[in-house]
Amino acid sequence: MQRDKPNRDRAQHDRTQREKVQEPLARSRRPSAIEVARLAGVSQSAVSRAFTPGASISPATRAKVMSAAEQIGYMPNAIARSMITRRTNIIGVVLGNLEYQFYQQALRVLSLRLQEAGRQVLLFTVPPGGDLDALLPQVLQYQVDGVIIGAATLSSDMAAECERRGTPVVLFNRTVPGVPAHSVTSDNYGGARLVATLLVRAGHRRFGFIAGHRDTSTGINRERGFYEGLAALGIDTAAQVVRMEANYSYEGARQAVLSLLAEGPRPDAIFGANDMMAMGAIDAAREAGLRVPDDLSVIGFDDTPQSAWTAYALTTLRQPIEELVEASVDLILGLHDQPSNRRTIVEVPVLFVERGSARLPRPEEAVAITGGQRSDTVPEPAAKPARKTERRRSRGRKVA
Amino acid sequence: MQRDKPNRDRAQHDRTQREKVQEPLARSRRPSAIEVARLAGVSQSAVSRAFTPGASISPATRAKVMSAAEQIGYMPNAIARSMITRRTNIIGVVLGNLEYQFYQQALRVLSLRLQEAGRQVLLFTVPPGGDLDALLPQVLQYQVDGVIIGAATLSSDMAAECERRGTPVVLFNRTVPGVPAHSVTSDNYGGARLVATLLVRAGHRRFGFIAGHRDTSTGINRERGFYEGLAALGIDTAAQVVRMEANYSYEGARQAVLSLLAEGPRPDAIFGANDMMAMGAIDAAREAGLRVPDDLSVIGFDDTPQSAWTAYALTTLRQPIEELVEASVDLILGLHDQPSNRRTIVEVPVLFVERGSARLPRPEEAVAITGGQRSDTVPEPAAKPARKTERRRSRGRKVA
DNA sequence: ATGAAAGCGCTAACAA
DNA sequence: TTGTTAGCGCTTTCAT
Repeated sequence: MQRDKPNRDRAQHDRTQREKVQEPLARSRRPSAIEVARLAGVSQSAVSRAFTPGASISPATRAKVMSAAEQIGYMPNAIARSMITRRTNIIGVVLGNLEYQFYQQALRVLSLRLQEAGRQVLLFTVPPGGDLDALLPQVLQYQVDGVIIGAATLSSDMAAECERRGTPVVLFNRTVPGVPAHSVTSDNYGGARLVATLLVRAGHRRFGFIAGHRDTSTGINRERGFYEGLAALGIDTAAQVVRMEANYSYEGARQAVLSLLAEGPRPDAIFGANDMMAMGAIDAAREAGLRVPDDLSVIGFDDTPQSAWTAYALTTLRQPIEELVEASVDLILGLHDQPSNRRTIVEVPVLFVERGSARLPRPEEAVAITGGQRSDTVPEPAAKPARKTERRRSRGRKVA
Repeated sequence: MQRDKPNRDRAQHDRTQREKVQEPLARSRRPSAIEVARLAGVSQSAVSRAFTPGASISPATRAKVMSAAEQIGYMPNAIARSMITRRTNIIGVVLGNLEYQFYQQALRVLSLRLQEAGRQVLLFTVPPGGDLDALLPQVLQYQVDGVIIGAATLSSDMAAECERRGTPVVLFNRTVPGVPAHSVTSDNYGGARLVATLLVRAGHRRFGFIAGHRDTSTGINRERGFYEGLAALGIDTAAQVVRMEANYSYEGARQAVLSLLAEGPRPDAIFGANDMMAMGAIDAAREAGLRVPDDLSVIGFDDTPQSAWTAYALTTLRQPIEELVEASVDLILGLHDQPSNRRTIVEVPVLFVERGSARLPRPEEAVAITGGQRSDTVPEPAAKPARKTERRRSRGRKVA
């Protein structure tokens, strides 16, 4: 392309190359406001005003502009606009774990809600084994108006960097102590503790707990809640609880429970730190010839769509995705009434969903245990065939 | 804000509002290249060059710039850069149906691959009952370098509009006749036809087919493939096939099959247009007291993670998500070797995954049916406990 | 190898 | 209400 050849040769050359080389996606110029202005016989700022909702412009002028715009297919350039308004209307969403149902659902709702609020989602995925801190500069380069992070731990350095640049950060479904960022979680501790209480009251005495990772705040709190709930009712957790770890996966949990059942004296209840692991536990139990819940109670956490399927009818704690998302969006858009320099922590209660996979105390008794809070007004997600007799909310709180 | 008040009042008013009203997220100015230049004692263009890989700049200058940049936390503004380079490196990804496993997985892989290619994903979700054509102008305003569409039907008007603006479009997992856009699908027709062949050869004579929507190219081709495959082997599809429709949902399929089994003479095989519906069929069959596959064979389409779970062990056709995504990304980045003004259609073969939910012909016979193509070299997805004895590829083709 | 200058397409402040 | 003007932060000629 550098050489100066006769014109005919050059043309020939270009046409040949075009077939193979990756080129800057040859684009026919997009019309600009100036061209519209010329065609409509107005100034370029008039064009800008025509496309700005509250702007001071006469209907006549706006009409002229709009018709000219339509004629040549003009559409304002959101990128150029953002340069001067200093808002891109883009929210960065950073997720790892996109293979987990919970985050997939969360992303779906997040995208919907942010779009409703007139914002766009710039999606980043932390690759397996990848580093969040390495990704964040990329998202900042795109001048996002805020970042919602639902991925592995954020270093406080990186959070401080965002802070300094004035980009608000919301941690979704996790808390990181000492990091200057807002945070939205569900009441993992309270929910898990409720499970412990209900299981003990129903007469279970030997427990299995399937942990995910040790290093997620979510997992840690569920584990603490469960163990502390058991201990509070006199269970010797060292002797009566077997801890397994399964990386939040169905297959890991299935294998773990399979060997647990093959070995020692079997537990009469298993609590999985998420639904996928609980379902793995159910399948393992059945493969081992046990009936659920007659021989073994199984409870999960999340309430993914599959847990309602009749093959499992999983009793579980529902993470209120809609509420988590709503809180996150409000926070990131600055719609909260906290002074913006304060760190806000929102904790949303979870909902106990009783289906068929666990023996539980009689309803009256259970209600007494949980303080009598019932919430039958909470709407059910669409498809939910399994019987479901009772729901209770964990306490859930909202801290400033 | 329109009224002209004395200055003091205005100021007062503004300060009060700031606490409650959504405001432009007060941001401490982000450092610009000019500031770096001043600090480093070089010109602003030098700063630009320092951050441009192949640029002509001395190591000494670059070092000075870098250290100054680090000092004040400078990071190039990708938005501003894109104004002049005319590439945002952003790919718009438009999806509906984000409640379906298949699209969730697809999005996960898409995001990963595009990031690897140095691109960002701007995600758009078509809201339930929403309109794709209404969404597309939004994505174009952000000057995306290309759009990958895995949502409802695209009007040819809208596609032409993209074409005119020089924004390449790839239809993901769908084809729309007469629309000037690239398209990537799996061999839905061939896969479904293979299912029909195998079921008939194994002796099944009464069939159920669970369709999703009537208006997706994917669904249409699966239905055509299945019916034509049956007809080709002498099945009277009018008399021996019951068609149900379940909107691709577990619960819809479960209900449909439940009433099917309650009513007439029962089928001996059911083919679901996706896995979720097939799993709904399995649960319905079991609720009705039937054994799968002894009393009823069930086959699905997609190979979602759940189909490997032992409770279902679903025999199904795997959509090769990785390949679909790879083809889409290549196309959208212009890495294909077709002339860019030609419409490219890629069709990827699907893989028959035999688990335990269907009675099938003996392997030798089956191989004969499918032309003997085996592909045991194809890697398995991570967790796949269920037995699985045989795999065959649909024919799959690649058309220019 | 470097700096000066000209914009990319737009909004916002200012005059008229 | 309208047009004129000055940038937003950057890349890219064009001189030097």
